[in-house]
Amino acid sequence: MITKKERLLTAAKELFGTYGYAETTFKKISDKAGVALGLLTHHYGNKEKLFLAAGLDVLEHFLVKLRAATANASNGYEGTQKFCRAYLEFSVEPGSFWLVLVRCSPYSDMKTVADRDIMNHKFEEVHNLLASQLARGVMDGSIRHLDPQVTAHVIIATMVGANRTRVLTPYAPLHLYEETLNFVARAISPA
Amino acid sequence: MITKKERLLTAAKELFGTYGYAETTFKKISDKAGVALGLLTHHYGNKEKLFLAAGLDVLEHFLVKLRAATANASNGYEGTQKFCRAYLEFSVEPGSFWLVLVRCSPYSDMKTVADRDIMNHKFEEVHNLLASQLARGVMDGSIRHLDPQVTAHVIIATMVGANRTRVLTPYAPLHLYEETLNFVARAISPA
Amino acid sequence: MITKKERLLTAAKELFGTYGYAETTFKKISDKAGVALGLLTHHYGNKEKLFLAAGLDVLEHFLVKLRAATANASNGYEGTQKFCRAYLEFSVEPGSFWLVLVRCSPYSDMKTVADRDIMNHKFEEVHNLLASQLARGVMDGSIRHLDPQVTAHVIIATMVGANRTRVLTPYAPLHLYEETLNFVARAISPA
Amino acid sequence: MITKKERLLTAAKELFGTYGYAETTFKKISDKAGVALGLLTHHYGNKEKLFLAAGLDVLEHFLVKLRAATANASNGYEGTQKFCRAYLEFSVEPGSFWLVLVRCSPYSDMKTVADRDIMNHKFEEVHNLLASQLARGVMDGSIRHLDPQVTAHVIIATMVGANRTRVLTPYAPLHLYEETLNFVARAISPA
DNA sequence: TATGAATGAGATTTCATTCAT
DNA sequence: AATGAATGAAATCTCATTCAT
Repeated sequence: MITKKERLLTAAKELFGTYGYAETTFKKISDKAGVALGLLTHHYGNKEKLFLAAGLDVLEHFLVKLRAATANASNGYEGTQKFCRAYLEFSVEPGSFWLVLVRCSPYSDMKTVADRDIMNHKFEEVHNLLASQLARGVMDGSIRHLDPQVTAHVIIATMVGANRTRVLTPYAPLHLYEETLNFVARAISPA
Repeated sequence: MITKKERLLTAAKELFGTYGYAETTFKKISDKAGVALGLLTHHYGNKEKLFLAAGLDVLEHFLVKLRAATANASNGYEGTQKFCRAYLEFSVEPGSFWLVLVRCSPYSDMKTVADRDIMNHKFEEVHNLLASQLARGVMDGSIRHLDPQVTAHVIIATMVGANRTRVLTPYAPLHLYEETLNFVARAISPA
Repeated sequence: MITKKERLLTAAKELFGTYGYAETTFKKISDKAGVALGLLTHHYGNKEKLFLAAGLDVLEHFLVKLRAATANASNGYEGTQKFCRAYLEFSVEPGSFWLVLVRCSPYSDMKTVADRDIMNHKFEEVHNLLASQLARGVMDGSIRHLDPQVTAHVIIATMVGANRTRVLTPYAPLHLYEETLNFVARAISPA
Repeated sequence: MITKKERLLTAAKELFGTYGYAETTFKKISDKAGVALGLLTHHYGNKEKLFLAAGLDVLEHFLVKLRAATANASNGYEGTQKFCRAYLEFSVEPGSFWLVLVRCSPYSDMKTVADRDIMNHKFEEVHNLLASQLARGVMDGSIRHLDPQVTAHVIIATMVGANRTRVLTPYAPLHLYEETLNFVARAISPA
């Protein structure tokens, strides 16, 4: 049996993703969820906390996917590639509610939300997952010599940008994601 | 003599950049500009149009800088590098009001603004500028064989991401921009 | 116990009737009703809808009165006379809030209101009530031979005009209503 | 050569007639007239005065028509009929800007306008014109014995109502005006 | 846990009117 | 006479949040 609290979160993910934070109101969420308006603050405290809960929920699933993708890589290079592929795939996966995370992530240009710390902290796991694959690759020789920490930031930056090009702008070319993966591959391949 | 219309635009650029769209109110803008409240709609129609005007104004200056940077490059590779360097430099230049553009650009996660078309269209110039340098590099052999259009998107995606990491997140590493330039250099260098 | 929603409607009827649509503000209504400002949109959506609700409420009472007046007429002529008398009486009845209906009716010169259809439709009942008495009178010989539909419009037009002369202009003569009834009587009496 | 002052009045008559007082703004008027905004207050003082000027202008033409129509009637009955016919004809005459007068007349449900006195006073001429024909008819025997003053009010009321049915409501029957004239004829014909 | 009426501060927008040029 | 930028009060409407039931 699906609880009303869960119904609220699902509705919130749909609406925050589709319409953004400002254009999503308590009324719209409770209407879509088919529950009373008051349950929102009752269960989630306030709008920002609900937004964060929605974002974290998506991030959780995102991390599960990233961990699974990198788990059985045979070397650092492959792990990095799998990480990137999983990142981009998740962003276009139906039902992943990716846009919520886009709007809630540390890379979002929204100002309103106060409690970014939790999100920032949790997002570091994404970074660490990639950085460890890079470090491994440098060690096992499948990746050229480079700073895993900074490079992880650069690669994630590329993911962030490619993803935004695809899901936010109207002019993403057809094979953007594939070329992005090739681009990263060339940049980290041994000299 | 500086007109009140210009004073409004300057105030808007400061405030939209600092506080974002939602948290910037008519009152704050007119107060900062030292101008009557009603002048905003008198000159700019409504809040969105002023936001767009502010964004376009920054974009205009951005394009001037990018054009200047790529103008005297001796080959495509150098042009590409100069483009990327100028992009990142402009984003941290004091007085460039870069954040307005971040929030108003096609890569922004804001939903409110209706008239994105104008911005999208103007932003294509940024893309074309880079794409032409890439095409040139492929021709003159300073860049490996690749699709200039798609690669331009990938590189700009990297710029977008690196820039967002720097100006929006709290965890940008010290040499992020330099490493980003190196990253791009490796990815486009001849095999 | 009288609800706040009802208090709002009552205040609205008083104020719309006295000051007209434009000069009646949310603040005046909520102040008079002793209720929070936001309750207006909460319960009625917007100002126009409240105006319409106020008008329909008066129309409802008006129809009750007209139906009662025509119910036990012994012939069509008498029914018509009773209809006209009830019409004019209601318009000067204390507490009938007649002016709201004057301003909201299809005969009003106001432009703002969008949802006139509902009002128009409901107002047809007034017309039908009179038309059926006229038809009856033609049949039973108490009224001269004439087209009940068109004549109903002419008689109601006379009511509308006489009423406006009385409640809107400063120069209504003392026995206007009585003479109006006589006027109508002469015009429909058998040749 | 048509002056800017006249251009303003014409634009005002069009807009007040079409959109009503509240929805007609200085900007719309000056735009339509193709003159500067400031000329409006310069020439007409304020919005109400312009509205009144527009209304009086239409009333002036209306009176000319009514006077001409009643001038050469051979008896009171004919004068009355011609008066009514001219009234109704003027209301549907293209270019008469009748709707302005509807909205500005003493029978209007608008509240805003303060300076009704002038309009009221001028409108009495309409009433007197009819009353004198009625008095004449009673004298010459072409009209039954009745009070010319009160009856003039009743007949004008009928004109007002029939006219509003035609130009404001959506359900005026085809031959409303003709039947209205017959209705009045029957009501005043000698017993 | 569940409901939705109630609150009121605050936001955007409108617009008649003024006034310097 | 002519212009249109400038003003700011006031209006409508939104909406997160509270709270009695």
